[in-house]
Amino acid sequence: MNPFATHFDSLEEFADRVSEVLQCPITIEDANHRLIAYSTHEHYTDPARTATIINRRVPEKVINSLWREGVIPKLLSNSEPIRVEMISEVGLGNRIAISIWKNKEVLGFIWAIEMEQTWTEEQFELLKQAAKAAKNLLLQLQIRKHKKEERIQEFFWKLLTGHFSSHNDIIQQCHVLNIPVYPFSSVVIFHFKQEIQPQVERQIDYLLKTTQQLAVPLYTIDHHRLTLLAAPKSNANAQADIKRFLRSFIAQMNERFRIEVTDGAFGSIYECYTKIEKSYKEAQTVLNMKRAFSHDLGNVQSYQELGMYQFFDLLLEKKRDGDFYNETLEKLKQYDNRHHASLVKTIETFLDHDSNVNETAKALNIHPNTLAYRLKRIAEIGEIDLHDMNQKVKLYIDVKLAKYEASH
Amino acid sequence: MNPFATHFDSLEEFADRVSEVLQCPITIEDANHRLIAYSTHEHYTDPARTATIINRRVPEKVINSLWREGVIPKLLSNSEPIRVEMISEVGLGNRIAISIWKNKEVLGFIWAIEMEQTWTEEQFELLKQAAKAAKNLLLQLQIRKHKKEERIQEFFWKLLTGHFSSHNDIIQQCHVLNIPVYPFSSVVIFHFKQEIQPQVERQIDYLLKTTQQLAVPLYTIDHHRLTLLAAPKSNANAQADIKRFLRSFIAQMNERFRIEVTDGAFGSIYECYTKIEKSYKEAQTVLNMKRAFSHDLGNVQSYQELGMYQFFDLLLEKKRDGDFYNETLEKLKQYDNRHHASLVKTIETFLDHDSNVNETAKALNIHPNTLAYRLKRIAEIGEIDLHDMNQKVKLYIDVKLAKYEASH
DNA sequence: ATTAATTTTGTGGATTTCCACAAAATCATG
DNA sequence: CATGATTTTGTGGAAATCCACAAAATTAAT
Repeated sequence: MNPFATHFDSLEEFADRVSEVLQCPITIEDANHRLIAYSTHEHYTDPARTATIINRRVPEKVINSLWREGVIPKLLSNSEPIRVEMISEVGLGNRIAISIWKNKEVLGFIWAIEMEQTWTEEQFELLKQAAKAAKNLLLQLQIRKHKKEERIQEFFWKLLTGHFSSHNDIIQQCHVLNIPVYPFSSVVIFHFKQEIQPQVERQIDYLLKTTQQLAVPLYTIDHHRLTLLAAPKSNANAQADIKRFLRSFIAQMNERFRIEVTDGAFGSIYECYTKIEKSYKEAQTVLNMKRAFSHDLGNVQSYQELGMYQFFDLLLEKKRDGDFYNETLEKLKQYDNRHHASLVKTIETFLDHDSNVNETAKALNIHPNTLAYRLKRIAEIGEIDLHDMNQKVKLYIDVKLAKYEASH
Repeated sequence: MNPFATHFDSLEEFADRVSEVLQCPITIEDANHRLIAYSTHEHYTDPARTATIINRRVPEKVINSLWREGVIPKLLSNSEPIRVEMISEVGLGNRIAISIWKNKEVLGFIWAIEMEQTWTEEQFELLKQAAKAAKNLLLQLQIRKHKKEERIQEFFWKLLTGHFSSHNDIIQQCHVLNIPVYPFSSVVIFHFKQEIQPQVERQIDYLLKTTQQLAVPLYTIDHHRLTLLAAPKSNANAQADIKRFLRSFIAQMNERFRIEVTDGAFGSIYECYTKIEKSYKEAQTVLNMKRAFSHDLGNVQSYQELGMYQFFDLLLEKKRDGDFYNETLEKLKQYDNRHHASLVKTIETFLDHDSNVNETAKALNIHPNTLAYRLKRIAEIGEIDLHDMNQKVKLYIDVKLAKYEASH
């Protein structure tokens, strides 16, 4: 009765059997669109399938199209086979697809290419049986993977916390754990609005496994945070690549799964794996600073872009020791208190806007001349020369530092 | 024969005796123009003398006049009495003055006011005898002072190196050593071109004791450096007061004694005596930074004015750890090397001149449009927004820091 | 040596900034 | 609440900055 009720030695054998029964090419993917097995009978194959087999994963643009078309959401919501119309822009022919379920979780997909004739009810029924049969085969894979996962997680945390001191040791360890090694990497942290629940983890895993903007050899989740190692393809536009990845990850989490990612940040890009710890700390610094200076650092994602805020932790420490007290700032604060004025706010905004009078006036909703007058007063009261870069830098840092101190 | 060849219980008694013999008011000062004794017979007294007695020191403007008139140089060069013409601007009447010598050192001065009749040869002779007699009396004072000096020196070094942790302990110690206590103080360091020789020490002592711009309760000399505690009169213009003192000290050392003081600097002004250590470190930092950034910090004397350079030591340390590597700066350096251009110099000068195109162009001897072009290139190559204060600050600091690192 | 790319300098005009002055509004204080 | 001091806003013109374009000079690379 059921043509798949026998033992299969491998998934490949299974794929071939399904292909034989249904008389069409078959591809089996895991939940992250990685290729698990494919049939090898001689049949017509569309370009999307060829690419998938060569790369051992579904090309990202194909995945994106399938999301846009609503195919994947449908597959994730029920276990019925569906017909997928050709999407010629990405080389996808007419297909039939079905998801493979274990309890309420999707383990993977079976794709069949629809040949000349449209499918009969019987064929659909057979495919459903195949999906059921695939479940057990896939489960074994899952379990194997799961055990390995834990060791990998531990390894990643060791990397993040600077447990290893030799690059070569790390590389060797990667080989043992079968973690791919890349020449450049940077630590990325995403902060989620809600604590990350197990079902969200699957969606994160999905996005990370499917993205092709960069490789994500390692990631870990705890509480609100997703921390991952990102390996950009080239060194040339590495920064830009990671930035793009951040943007699209946040957008996709939101669009596809309605999961809000509050913030994302990444550290410098290093070649040596021992620097992962540093990159991790940098990424954390970026997040901390963004929290303290959301207004100033709204568009900042990388440690490089943090600019002077890079050394705020360090400076705050010294400031706490009572070092660099700023006479100018104190005088301005004093004046503000005594006359409930807002010279500090004024100078801060002025410096925020690169000493541009008009922009600053607009930002403060005051007449440019008013600003000019205030600046004259600031120069007098604070005994500062507003055309002296050194003095301005010191004041700017001290103003921001005072805010930072207040927020800590 | 010699009317002074008896024992005197005190210098006051001596002064009265001289006054009696010469029939005129007598004032005795030490080498630093501090009042040591004065006669109390009823005689006419000029305003300068009154002021001297009230303040227990010769008013600074009087000292300055006497220097300008060449009186004091003459007194310091030989032991003959000289006639000093009236200087009415400073309330000085006609005087006769003589210096008191021990070996080749001047211990002090005797001043006599010339009454109606001009002095006879005999009177001059008597004054010379008085000066000789004063020597022994003054010597006792010197010796007493000298022993105390050593303990005071040690105490000062303890203050500078943070040996005490309680303000009250320090104050008490000051009382024991008879060191006056002031509400505000700051550590000042002068760097001399030549190593400071013993005879120069006397001249330093002289200047410090006679200055009235501020009090100098403690000072110490080693090698090229004079380190002192400066107590400004009021808190209001304390900074300005100390700055004026620095300027005039350096000028006077040069004008009066032809001694070159290369540099002077001072730390923050603190109320608590335990902060003297900090002020000392700050003053040292100022000197160090001025050496490294002579071009940028030519006019800087105080820690406050150091601005962002205040935290360069700290930053350099971190930089050495490989933290904050600046992508922009590296790219510009790279470009400079590859094309022997001078983008780094250009941006540095630009920022030095507060982002003013015209000034910068002038400083670099290039056409303003050339500068504009270079800035456009810098923005492109360094991927920096030259209207973003944060980025500019970071770059500015990194440029200067790179220089600092190179110089260390 | 030639060519292409890059850099420097020049010109003119639109725009913005800077300043001085004055009037109006607001604030502080007795 | 009256008064003077301080702050805000308005106006107009001189000065500067910015920008686009083009020519000249320099440099790099074949």
